[in-house]
Amino acid sequence: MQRLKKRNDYVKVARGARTPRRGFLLQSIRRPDAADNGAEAEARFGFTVTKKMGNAVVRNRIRRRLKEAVRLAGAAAADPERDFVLVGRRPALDMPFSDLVSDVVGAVRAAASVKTGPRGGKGAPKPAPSEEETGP
RNA sequence: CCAGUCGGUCGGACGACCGCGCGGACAACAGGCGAAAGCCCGUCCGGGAGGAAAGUCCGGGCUCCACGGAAACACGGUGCCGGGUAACGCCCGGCGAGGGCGACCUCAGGGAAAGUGCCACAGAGAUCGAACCGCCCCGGCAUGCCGGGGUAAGGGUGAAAAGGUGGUGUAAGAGACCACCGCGGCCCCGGCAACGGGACCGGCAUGGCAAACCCCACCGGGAGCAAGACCGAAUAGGGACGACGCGGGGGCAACCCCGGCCUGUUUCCGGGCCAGUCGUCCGGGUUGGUUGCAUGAGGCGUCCGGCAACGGCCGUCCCAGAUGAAUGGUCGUCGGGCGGGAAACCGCUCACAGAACCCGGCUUACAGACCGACUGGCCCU
RNA sequence: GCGGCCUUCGUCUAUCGGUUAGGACACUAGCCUUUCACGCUGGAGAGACGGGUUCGAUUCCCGUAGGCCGUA
Repeated sequence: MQRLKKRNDYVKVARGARTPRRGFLLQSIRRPDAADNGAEAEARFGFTVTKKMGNAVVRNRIRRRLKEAVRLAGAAAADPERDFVLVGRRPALDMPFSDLVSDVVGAVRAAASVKTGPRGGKGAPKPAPSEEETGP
């Protein structure tokens, strides 16, 4: 698993598509240079756990569980031409690990299906506009 | 057995599968990079968070900078005595004060007759120290007041009221006098000292606050491993030395007057930097990488010295080194706690908390378990 | 890593060691108004936490918690 190590990379990914799940928020973006060296490309992952989540022990545990879930399942399912950042959330600390793994797989696959790179956040079209207010 | 005090140790155990980073070894074959050395990949082995790793409140090592020197000033810190230590605001032992029946605990614990300041309210009076209610004497009279004087025992106020208690004494009283206690001075004895004990003298004006200013004694240069050193694409042009020469004002000129900034402040003597041109020489160092970076005031054990902190001899061991940051994830068995149940068993749950240059302390957080010493009760022999 | 500051009603703030901890906005009750707003009168409401010094602490000292700023 390739890691993201530069602040610059994290900032770029943060502008990309967002996929919320129970234990984490997944951000992803297609690498601009991905097309060049296509065959050798590999998905890269970064992890963010903020201080609001808890003390150092809690933050370490969240990050390590997310990392392990990506290593076991997420990396294989990921689009190799994309960068991913998982922002840890509190439930990742003690939710069942199998659920966390399936969430990671699902989120990574869902991110790959998002077409546009930059901020497709509310891309899903609104459900039918119900009950238009009719004036008197 | 119950209640309590002090000191210390540990802080889940075992196993399976899949991983991470570090160190070491690797015969051959296979793969990638390279001209090569070699590196990557791979296989095996070893070890991989703490008692607080935390807070960053002190003290050091190490590294760089300033390293002129002196004096005074300023600033900050510490504060009974002795010892331990590399050092400390830490530790040990002792002393004093306070608390507890006791084991034991707590204390920023120098100086208030060097000076300045403050002591609200209440109270007559709050520190060059007094008389409100009282008590007593004298005088006046219509026996209860008025005037004068003496006094500080009692009352009242207050956190604190001119040593305290008892007696002698007196009109009433008072260190006025006496005994004991307290205070001060001086001497003797014990102790390295803080201090303790005793004798004599003084009848004894001389409250508290210095975590108020302050005085005294002692200590303190600044920054911090993102320190510092090395290797180094692209890009931009830097530094050192030498020569000419150089800041501001006036003047045609010779020349005259005045310098500015930095080195904690001031003073003295110093030092450095204050336009440019030319020449010679050296390169400089951003992303990144290597190093610093783990053998150290080191851990464990026997013995010796010391009441102890600690020190010494000898033996033995090598015990994390990341850098968007490894030390993990999942599962099983056992263990601990809580709840339910007659039981088998079932359910929930696992303290505080994560190294970042290293070390000595302090402080704070912490489920539970164990060991030792001691104190006060009760019972039995 | 280093070094500096702050914490007082719901909010913003004041305070020489002695107060009933003051003010403004907000809240609330009443008055005014046909009603609302404005205005007037009144009321409730605070020293982050734990120790110490002192007769007495929001103030002085120590520790803890939280927050902010500077610097590399």
